[in-house]
Amino acid sequence: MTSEVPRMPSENPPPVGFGKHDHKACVADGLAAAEARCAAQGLRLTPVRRKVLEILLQEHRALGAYALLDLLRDAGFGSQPPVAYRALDFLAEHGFVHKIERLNAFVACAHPGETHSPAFMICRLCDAVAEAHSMPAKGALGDAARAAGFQIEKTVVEAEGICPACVDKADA
Amino acid sequence: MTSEVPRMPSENPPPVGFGKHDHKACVADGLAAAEARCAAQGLRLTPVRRKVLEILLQEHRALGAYALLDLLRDAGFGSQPPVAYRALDFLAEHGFVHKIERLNAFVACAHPGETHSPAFMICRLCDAVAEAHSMPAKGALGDAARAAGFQIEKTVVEAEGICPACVDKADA
DNA sequence: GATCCCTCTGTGATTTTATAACATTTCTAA
DNA sequence: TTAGAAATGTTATAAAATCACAGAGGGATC
Repeated sequence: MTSEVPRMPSENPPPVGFGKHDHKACVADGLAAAEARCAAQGLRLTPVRRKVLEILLQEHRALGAYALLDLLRDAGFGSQPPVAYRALDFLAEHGFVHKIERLNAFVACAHPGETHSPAFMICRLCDAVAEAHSMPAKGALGDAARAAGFQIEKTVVEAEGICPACVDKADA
Repeated sequence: MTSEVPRMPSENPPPVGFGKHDHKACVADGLAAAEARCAAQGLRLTPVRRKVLEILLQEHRALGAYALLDLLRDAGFGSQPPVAYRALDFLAEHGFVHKIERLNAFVACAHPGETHSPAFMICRLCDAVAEAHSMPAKGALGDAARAAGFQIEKTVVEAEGICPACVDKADA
């Protein structure tokens, strides 16, 4: 079976990236940045990959691979798990999307183009996700790694808590 | 079916927490700390829970719930997933073990007793895991959270890279 | 010390997430 | 234009986690 609620774009949980933004622009910018970089680096932004990125940019929230798959099927692409996972692997490998380990879900990168170590804030009430930067090598972790002789290649930094909107709701 | 290789204690992948330590003491200390704190706080360190903690202390590496389950069965406990997950939930809730999100696996806490925000270094070659401290509220993430009005409750900080032992092997 | 209630445990079934394996197509470069 | 590599489609399966419900145990209270 596939998931029950194919989920219309932006229907259910709340938007992502606390705070307003020009959503149309962020979809267009994200796609443009990906296209530019793929062209520059000889990467192949194939139709499935492009569609997956577009969906994640459009939805603007963390989406599980199977929810994504439903949307892919609606768009006429293959609907078996590897279709989604392979596209996500490609996009994640090149930094166009990030995996939120805590949620087993994926979000479009909010800072396309820049090389960065992302950090995420995840609302435990509404599942909204916002991307920030982290500087893993700077703090206590970096010190510990240097002291131990551990070579950091990649970091996962995810904060769980309550987003501004839900804080406000709770106060009301 | 259950997993194929029941895995004898400390057989397969390498030890954890880069560097030497008095392993017998760390098992005893971990259990003692847990018992003390459960007594102090009126928590019930039941046989299953105690066994799970003991196994994780003994193994001294990140163990998946199903690997743990095999060891639990060997020890005469129930062998259905909820048995392991419930014990792990209890232990994690009270800080006696930590979940490594990146690996979908669990490790005994290396700093029992202290309240802390753990950070982990995970070797991608040998899966060894070491626990350090992080100070999530201090760095870039804390700044971003304050700026956004996000209330951090818990953080996941996991660095993937190469541990000292594997670096040495690679140099050889 | 019987009873109630709440927590914990055991078990079967199911859901959710992810990967393996392999045939086929598509792209690219020689 | 053709060989090789990369990407896709599909079937099947593995791995991780949860649901639901029945029963057992442990403390409080009367």
